[in-house]
Amino acid sequence: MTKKRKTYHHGDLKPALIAAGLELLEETGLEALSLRAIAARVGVSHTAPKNHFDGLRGLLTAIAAEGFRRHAAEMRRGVEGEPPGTARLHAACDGYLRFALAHPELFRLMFSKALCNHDDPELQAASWASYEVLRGIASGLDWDKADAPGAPWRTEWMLWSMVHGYAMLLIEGQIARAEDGGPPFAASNLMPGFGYREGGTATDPLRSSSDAGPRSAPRRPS
Amino acid sequence: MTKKRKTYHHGDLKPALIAAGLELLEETGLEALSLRAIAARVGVSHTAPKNHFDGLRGLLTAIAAEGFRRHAAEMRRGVEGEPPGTARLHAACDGYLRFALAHPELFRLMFSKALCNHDDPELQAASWASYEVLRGIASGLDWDKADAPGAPWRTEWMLWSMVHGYAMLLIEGQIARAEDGGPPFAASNLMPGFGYREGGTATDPLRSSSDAGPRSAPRRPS
DNA sequence: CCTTTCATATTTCCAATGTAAATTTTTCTG
DNA sequence: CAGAAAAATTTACATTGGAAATATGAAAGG
Repeated sequence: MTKKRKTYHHGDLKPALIAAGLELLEETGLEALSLRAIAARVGVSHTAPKNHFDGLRGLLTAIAAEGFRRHAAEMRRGVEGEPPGTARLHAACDGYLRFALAHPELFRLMFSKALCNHDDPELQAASWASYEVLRGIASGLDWDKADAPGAPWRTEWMLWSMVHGYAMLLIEGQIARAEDGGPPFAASNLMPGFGYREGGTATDPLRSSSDAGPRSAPRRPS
Repeated sequence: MTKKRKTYHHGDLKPALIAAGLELLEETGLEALSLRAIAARVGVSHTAPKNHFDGLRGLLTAIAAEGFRRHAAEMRRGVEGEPPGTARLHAACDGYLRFALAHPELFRLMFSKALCNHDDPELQAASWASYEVLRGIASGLDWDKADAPGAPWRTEWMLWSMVHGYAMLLIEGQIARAEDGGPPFAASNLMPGFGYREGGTATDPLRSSSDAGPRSAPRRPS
């Protein structure tokens, strides 16, 4: 029983604003995503969002949270059909990359501390759920030397850094894309020779979200 | 014989604006870096920069170019004292990271396609010179399988992606920093076990800038 | 059915920003 | 010294996000 009320003044304005923002993001880009433009698309005044979000920053934060949900879904979709092991590693990374290249403006927003509020609980939850997919994949990688300090964080962050950096450099035009708009090397091809240690199996990324959060080395600052 | 003219109307306004922008960037951050604020710090009207730069975007582009020069210098400084091989790899990556964490706002500006003009020749030159340092380091890495397709680009981009992604995730607060503000793992520690192949020596990164640019696989889109 | 109450949305206003046009001031050139 | 060119200012304008006061419509209570 959520507080959903239909046929109010203007219907459910809150989700309507998020949807309009996502559409405008694809059409006009991040820089043109103004509070007034989003409100105008829904058909309300530019101060109407004030009742549902904490200013423009609050609205952008909600949009980013939805972005992280879709981002995680894109990775899971690729992972689902693959058997555990290297195939899933590649599928998850390719999904990470596919989402970033298909929705570059949304992707930039999601990872911009300047534009959205990382302290927002909803954004944190969505962001963490997305990270959990990669997290499950990383466990069992043969780069995960148990004797190296900082495991398993080091391995997770190394994998994450590589695929995230590759996505960012492609989006920002630092690395040229292929003719079809895709990456010049698939994520699965970017790191040949990197797989899982013999006999090791990765944690099922589709179940790993039930794990507890980080302990000694929190992903985010306190 | 550059066109430098001293004691003009207000001295050399062009470099003064760049310097003021760099200062404001450190003090107030990227979002507060307005054309009017920079002009006010120099003591001129907010339309004065128009004579030297193509609007705010042009000024930000010039600031980013200076950022890339300092970025390259920071990496070279670390590399200089180290013998060729793994030590230089680590030194270059640590320099990359050190600059990003010390000047996060400038670093974000440098890699933002939305804020600066990547087609500007000066920015391109500075950006490429910075890339050349990593480029020299990457050649000879043992991940550089000669039989893998796309060499040497694949190897360079893999190294670049990892260190750049790590820097970005740290700057944006996705990965928590250590107590001293530094990374939880040094770049040299993030990737243990990755070194140069036996007997192989890396190209001297301090000389590699004399190499020609890319041919078949350009770094930037055409 | 009517009135009160409150969340919702609008209207109006304001400060800040980037840009353009016209004007003034300074420097260079012949 | 005079005209031309460069540099900087003044003025004006369209947009933006936000604040404050006001209006609107739905829910609740009599």
